[in-house]
Amino acid sequence: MDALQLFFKESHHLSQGDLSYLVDHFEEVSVTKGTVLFEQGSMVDAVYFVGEGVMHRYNYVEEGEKITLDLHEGPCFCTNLESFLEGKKSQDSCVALTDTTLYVLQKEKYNTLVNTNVKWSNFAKDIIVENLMKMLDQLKTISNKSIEQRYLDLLKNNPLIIQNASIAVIASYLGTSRETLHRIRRKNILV
Amino acid sequence: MDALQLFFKESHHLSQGDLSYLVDHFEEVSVTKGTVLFEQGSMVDAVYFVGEGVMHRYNYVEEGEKITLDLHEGPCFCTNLESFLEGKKSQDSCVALTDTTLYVLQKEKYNTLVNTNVKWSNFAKDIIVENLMKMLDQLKTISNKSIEQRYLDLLKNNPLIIQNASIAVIASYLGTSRETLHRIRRKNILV
DNA sequence: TTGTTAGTGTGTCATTTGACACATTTGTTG
DNA sequence: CAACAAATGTGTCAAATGACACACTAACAA
Repeated sequence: MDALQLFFKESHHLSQGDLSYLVDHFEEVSVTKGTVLFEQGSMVDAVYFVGEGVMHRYNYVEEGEKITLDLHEGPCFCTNLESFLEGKKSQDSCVALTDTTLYVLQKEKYNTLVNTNVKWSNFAKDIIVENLMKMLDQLKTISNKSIEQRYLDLLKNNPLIIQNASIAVIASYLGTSRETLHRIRRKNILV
Repeated sequence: MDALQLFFKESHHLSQGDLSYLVDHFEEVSVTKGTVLFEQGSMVDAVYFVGEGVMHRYNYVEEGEKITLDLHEGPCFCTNLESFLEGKKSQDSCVALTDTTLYVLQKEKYNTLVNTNVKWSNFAKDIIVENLMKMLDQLKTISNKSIEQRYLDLLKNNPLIIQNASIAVIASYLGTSRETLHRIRRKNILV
C-alpha cells in the first residue's frame, strides 16, 4: 500500500489515522501486461489506482480499428467515471500495457466511504475535481499545441508511456497516423 | 428567474422550497453583446448561468491571436472552474456574443450555500460532475470526429452559435483555419 | 535453429490544409 | 446616401498529411 499512501500523503492533508482508514478500503492486486481492467459495453464498478505502470484506454469504432482515448501513467487514478458514477455501460476498454500493481476501490466500499462522513464525501469531490482539471488541461493542450510538441512533451514527461506503448498507439493517442509520428521521431533524433 | 428555475427543475429533483432557496442565491443581470464576463489574468469569483445566448471563451497566445477554447450556448453554466474553485488567475477570457440574461452566483453566496448543508454540497458536486461528463464528451468528440462532422453537428444542434459566432471564431473553435471551414461550408450548401 | 508474426522504418503519391492575396458582400457610422 | 470597416468568399501554391506498398528488425514459438 506504499504507493497509494504516498500519493495521498503528498497530495492531500490527512492524519495518519485517516490515511490508514482510507487505504483500508482499497485492495492490492498485481496484474500482468495485457490484463483487462474493464471492457467497452460492460459496467465499471471500481476505481483503480495505478502504482507504477501504464494503462491504455481505447475505443473500438469499426472492425479492428482502435482509437486511443488516453494513456495513464501511474501514479494516478484510472476508471470510467461515466460508468462508475452514473451506472452507464462503459464506452471504452482499459488494458494494462505493463506489469503493475493496482489498488482497487470497489464501488460498495466507495459508497460506504462517501456516505458515512461528510469529510470523505468532500474528499471524493476533490479527487473528481482534480480529474476535471486534468481533463481541462488536456483539452487546452490539444487545442494549443502541435502534435510534434505534444510528442516531445510525452518524451520528456512520460518515459513509461514512450517505452511501453507502440508507435501506433501513441500516434492514435496524439490523433495522427503511424507514419506521421515516425517522421516526427526521425526528425527529432538529431536534436 | 424562469430560465434558471426551469433548468434546475428539469435536470434535478428539487422541491419548490429548495428551488426557491437555491434560486435566491442568484442575481439576474442583463448584458449586451460584447460584455466581458471575465478576463485572462484576473480572478473569476462567480458562476454564470446563461439563459439564452452564446458566450465565447478564448485565450490570447501571441499579439492579436485569439484561440477559441469553447462556445457556450445557453441554457448552461459558464465560468472558469480553475479560478473559481481553486483561486487561481483565469487563463482565458469570456465575452458575450449575444445580448442575454445571466444569472450570477457570487462566490460568497456559493460558499454559504455549500457550507450550510450537505444537500447543497452534494448538489454542487453533481453540477461539477455534469460539467466533467460534458468535457469528457468533448474530448471524445475531438478525437473521433472530423472537423466537417463537428461543423455539421454544430449546424444541427447549436443554431445560436452558428448565427452569432463569426466563421473565424467557429474555425478556431474547431481547430482549423477560416479558409478550410469556408471550403466545408461551400461543399455542404449543396447537400 | 527456423519460421512466423508483430512492430517499425522508408519511399511514393494523391489529397488536404494553411497561408497569402485579393474580390465581394455586409454592416455601421457620420 | 456615402464611406469606411469588418466579415466573408475565392484562387493559387507550397507544405503537411494519410494511405499504400514493401523492406527490415525484434520477439517469440515450434
